[in-house]
Amino acid sequence: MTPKLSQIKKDFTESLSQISRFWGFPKGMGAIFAVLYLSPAPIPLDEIVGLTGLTKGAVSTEVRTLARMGLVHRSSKLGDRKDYYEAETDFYTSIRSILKERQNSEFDRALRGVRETLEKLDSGSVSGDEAEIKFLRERLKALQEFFNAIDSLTNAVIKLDKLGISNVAKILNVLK
Amino acid sequence: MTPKLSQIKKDFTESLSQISRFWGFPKGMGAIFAVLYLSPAPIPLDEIVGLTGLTKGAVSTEVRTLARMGLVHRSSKLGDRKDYYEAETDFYTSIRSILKERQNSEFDRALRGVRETLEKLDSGSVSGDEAEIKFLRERLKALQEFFNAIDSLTNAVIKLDKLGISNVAKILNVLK
DNA sequence: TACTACATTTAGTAATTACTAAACGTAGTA
DNA sequence: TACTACGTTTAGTAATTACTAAATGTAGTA
Repeated sequence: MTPKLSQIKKDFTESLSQISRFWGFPKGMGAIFAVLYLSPAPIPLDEIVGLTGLTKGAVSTEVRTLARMGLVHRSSKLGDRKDYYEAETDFYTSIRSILKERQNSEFDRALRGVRETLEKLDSGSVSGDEAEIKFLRERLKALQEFFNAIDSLTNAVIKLDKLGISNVAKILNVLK
Repeated sequence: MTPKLSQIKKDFTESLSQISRFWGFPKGMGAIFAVLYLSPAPIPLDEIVGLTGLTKGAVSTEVRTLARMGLVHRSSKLGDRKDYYEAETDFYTSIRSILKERQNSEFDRALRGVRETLEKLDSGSVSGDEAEIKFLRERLKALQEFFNAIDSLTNAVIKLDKLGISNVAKILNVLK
């Protein structure tokens, strides 16, 4: 039995929805990206609505966050008031912008929290058992070093392109 | 005004809870890890309950997933039926096991979905417009290559240790 | 064997997040 | 100016996820 193209597309959209959810994004976001990715030409919002089954409101908001992440691009045609959307096809570009996006988020706020805690301990202004303070200082310091390592790794990855990523795996294997 | 140690600990726990949520884990998990990380000795489940304000049931299940991820370790003392928990302090070890954990998850299932879709297209068994099939094949292929790159990158990182991670950032900068 | 001190499971609730429907805003056209 | 064709916002609902309370299971001790 030969499967229909439309079924193939639906399967793919389903897969991307799951992947989206797995990474903590709404599954609708994955679906929207999928239909855009499978479209040879930019399509207007209403068509996304038709293809995904979501409402205009949902598509409107999620397509915006996709655009902010650099995963889709919005464009418009002269003499046509519709907005048209298309998927970014260079994933290495996308990854970079997603990482950037994440860097100035709640995550960073939390990291600053840890840093500030450590500063308080280091400043000696904290009252309490000396041995315990020493212990806490060591633990927090270790955690902070780890965060810093991740941070510089992230920054390095942000600068990578396709060639870079595929080489890194090889290099890491050599390192080991 | 000199802050109290207990306040410092609460702040830290709060920060880790947020970080936990940011990465798609329950905030309770972050809190549990935090109190274990700040404890100089392994502590029993009931004490975690007291320090986090969660119930026994919640701590029981979340501590188990933390253990599966390798972020905490369970131990028991002879002649004592309590289980004791302590935090893994080598984060590089933890990262490895988290990545491993994620590799055989829903995510992988979804990736297989994409692969299978592509195989169907390649096998020529799909009926539909030839030009469109060709287009879809190209797009899916590009996506799959990307996934493969990420996959081998992940595998490489799994093999890394502390030294490795801190070097990688430097190396990546040279690459660029 | 029954009791005690613990951990786990389960069934239900609270909180959060994704989404819908519909009102609203706006830019272009007549 | 009013109308039309679109996008956005908002207020509420559905679905999901995190959590609680309490029943159940279990290993060790008397």
